[in-house]
Amino acid sequence: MELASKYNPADVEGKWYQYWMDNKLFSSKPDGREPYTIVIPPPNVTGVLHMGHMLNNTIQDILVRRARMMGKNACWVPGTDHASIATEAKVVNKLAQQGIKKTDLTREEFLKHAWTWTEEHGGIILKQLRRLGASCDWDRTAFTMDETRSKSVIRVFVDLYNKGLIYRGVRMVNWDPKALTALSDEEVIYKEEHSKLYYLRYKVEGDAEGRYAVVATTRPETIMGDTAMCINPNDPKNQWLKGKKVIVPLVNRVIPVIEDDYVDIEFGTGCLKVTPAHDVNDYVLGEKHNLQSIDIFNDNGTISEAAGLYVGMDRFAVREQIEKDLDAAALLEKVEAYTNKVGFSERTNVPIEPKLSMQWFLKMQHFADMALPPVMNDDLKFYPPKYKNTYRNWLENIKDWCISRQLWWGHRIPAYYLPQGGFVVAETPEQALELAKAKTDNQELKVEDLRQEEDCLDTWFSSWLWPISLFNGILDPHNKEIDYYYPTSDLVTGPDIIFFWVARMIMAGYEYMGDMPFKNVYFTGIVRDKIGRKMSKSLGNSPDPLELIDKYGADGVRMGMMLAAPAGNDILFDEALCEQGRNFNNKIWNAFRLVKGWQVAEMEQPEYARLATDWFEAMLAQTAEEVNDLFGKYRLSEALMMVYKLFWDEFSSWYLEMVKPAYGQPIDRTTFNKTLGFFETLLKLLHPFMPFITEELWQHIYDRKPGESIMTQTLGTAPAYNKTLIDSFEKVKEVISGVRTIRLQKNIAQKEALTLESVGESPVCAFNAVIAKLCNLSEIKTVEIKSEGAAAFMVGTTEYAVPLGNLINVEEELKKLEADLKYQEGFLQSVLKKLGNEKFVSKAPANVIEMERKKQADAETKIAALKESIAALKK
RNA sequence: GGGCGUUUAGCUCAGCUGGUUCAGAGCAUCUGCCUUACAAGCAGAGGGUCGGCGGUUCGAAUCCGUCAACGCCCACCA
Repeated sequence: MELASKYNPADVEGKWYQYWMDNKLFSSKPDGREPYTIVIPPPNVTGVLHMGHMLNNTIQDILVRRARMMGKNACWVPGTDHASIATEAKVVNKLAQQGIKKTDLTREEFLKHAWTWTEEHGGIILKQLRRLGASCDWDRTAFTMDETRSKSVIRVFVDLYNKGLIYRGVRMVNWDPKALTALSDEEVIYKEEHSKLYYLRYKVEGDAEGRYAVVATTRPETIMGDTAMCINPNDPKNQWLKGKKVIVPLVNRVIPVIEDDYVDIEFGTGCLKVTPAHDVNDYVLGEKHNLQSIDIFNDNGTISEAAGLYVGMDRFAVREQIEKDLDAAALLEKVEAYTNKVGFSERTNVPIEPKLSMQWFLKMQHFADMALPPVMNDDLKFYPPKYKNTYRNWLENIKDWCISRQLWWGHRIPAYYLPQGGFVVAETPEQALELAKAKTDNQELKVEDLRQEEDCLDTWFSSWLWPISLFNGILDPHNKEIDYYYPTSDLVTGPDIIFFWVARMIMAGYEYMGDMPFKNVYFTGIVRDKIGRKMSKSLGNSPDPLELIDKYGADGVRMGMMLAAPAGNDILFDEALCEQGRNFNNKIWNAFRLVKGWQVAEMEQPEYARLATDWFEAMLAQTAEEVNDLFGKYRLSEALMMVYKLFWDEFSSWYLEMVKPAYGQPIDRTTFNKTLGFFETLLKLLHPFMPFITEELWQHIYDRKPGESIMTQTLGTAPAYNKTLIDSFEKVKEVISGVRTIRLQKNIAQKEALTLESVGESPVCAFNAVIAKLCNLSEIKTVEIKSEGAAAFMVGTTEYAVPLGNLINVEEELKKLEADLKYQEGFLQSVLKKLGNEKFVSKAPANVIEMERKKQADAETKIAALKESIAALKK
């Protein structure tokens, strides 16, 4: 077989993915093996693969493939999320382009459009994941709005309602004026804004002197909703306002002055305008002081009829206009620059509006109480653990969850209103009717008389069931699948959804399964560009993952991501890392070309090859053990680097060079077979990181049966190995490097054979065969005194020399030796000083002192040797 | 305002219970090489007073205090 000198991923990746699929190698069914389960964080059904997904899914695939090779029954369940707000917004936009307004459609018509859109774009992202090599069990692909998942959501809602944990009520909620829905607190992102602080004059009613109170506000457009002014009763400067009434500027409504310690005396003028309908704190004050509430906004953020002024204008246009009007009416005292925090909608990025409305809530304290302990005591582990703090902080300050959304795309709340008021909650209209009949004592009621709630549920109200609902554990508890796969093993996700998703899954897990949903959570970082900026469409700094795969191969890109991805740290992505990955692919490819090109002969194994194979066997075992350890700690980047160095440095640069036969010569069968074995083990170690190239080469090493794959091979535990051998070889390498350096410095070609002398017996003389081969030495001998005109170097305390005859530059050599001598003498001084310190000798542990003594002896030996060499040169 | 984290080579990061596996890795850089697997390569080399200051200790990148810079999370000061 002829192999090109460069590896071309495009030739093999598609082929092997198809092969894996055709042979159902990703498929998992419950059996006697230990399960290893991951549920995918479901991407938005209409989304497109971005770098964040690449990182996240690469990690999951590595973990899944690794677990599979460790003999576990690995099951990675894929799926998509209906992403209520995001998808509805996309559909609304698309319809708008066709000139269709959502308000002109019925709910059913709109949903038809939404489903069409979902079917067209849905699942694109899952197809893209296949390019990456994701080994998901595709037969299990789920959708948060498919039948099983939808029924699960509804059943849970009804159950929680019946348990008294869900309630409906009028509350101040976060209103998104663009998406036209309420949001949960978690969906509001506070950003610092440079705004203005307006000082408004509120004239005091009936004041003969025409005095006025000044109120500082950032939102002058809300004065139409003012129903009181509030001062702190202990504020000396505002005592005169007690019991007075003031007149709202422009509006000319008379409102009372109320007193409450909530008001900060130090802030502004100490006077606060109270707008109960449009501010959370004002709402509380309003409740307390029994104030009227005037809602001056329409749902879309324009001014409502109730305001009386500026009706129909947008809230921000009014802010500008009212500033002018107040100024013109001499009611604006001054305007200051001011920085404050403004809440924005996570999805639509418009400023949210606090709004009083009727919504559905889930009581959270009960869930928080269950979800906190297992994480804090590490039954359920977070990697990195610093997120435990974040988690605890949220749970300890938990607030009720607003779960209703004024959207159509989602799970419709199964509450049914009765004609005469009140409602019932049931899984189906039929069951609702039964309840309604019982509740009203009216047997004449019909299904058509019931009106189902228009609102649907927050997307996360379905996501939080994901690890359970994927195995149908809600509708069919204790079925074979859920009992086998639950709790799942690892969750891989971003810390940005720790509250939205991770915490709530833990809650649902304990509520419905009585157990944690996963044993470990691996938090990835955010993918940034190489100068640390977040990747975003507007910056144009986000590469297209599929183009990257085209360019570097999936294995190259996977490796590029992993080289830069320590757990929890943000990753600074640089295409150069993919290049490094691609280069590594090529390295593996070429090593394979070399090995496969060898002619095998029945001959005795040479000494050097025997030494090399023994050493590499130990090396392989040692690395496998270390990699196991790193996987246990989820230090995947380090595990990859470990294998990378093993393959490139130890295997390619050292081992292959050691056993490589001379040009045109055959290799002995023993060495050849061992080398193939090593290669196969290396491929297995690499496979979780780079699935495609490893499969391609694994298939070529030996003849394989149809359907066989490296994917399902076992790695097993690392065998015992000879550590002393590895240590000795490190010295051997140093000797070889020493000779190479001399060749380089003296410009001696590799072809020219040299002699090596060791002054005294070399501690690694057992490996002379290897040294001789790699350095092209005609002889290695032990001498008492090295030859005249030899270039020398030291390894440990042994001196080695290469006789060069007249090639040596005495002056240069002396300079080098003297510099070395100076260093060694300085070093010896510092050691002696330490040993001369009585406190050190009396307090330091014996082994530390022993080490210092050894250092002293070694340094003295070296100094003696150096002095001798110098003396010899000076002769 | 509260909490958490980070700061080690030009870049990205390891460095556990203080002590030759303590100053490391990869990449980048520099110098030689088109040596018959690989120039997407081979062989070598240089580079850091471990953010600042103080303390504990025989001994500190590592423990304590403090300051600084950066980052993240949470919080209703208009």
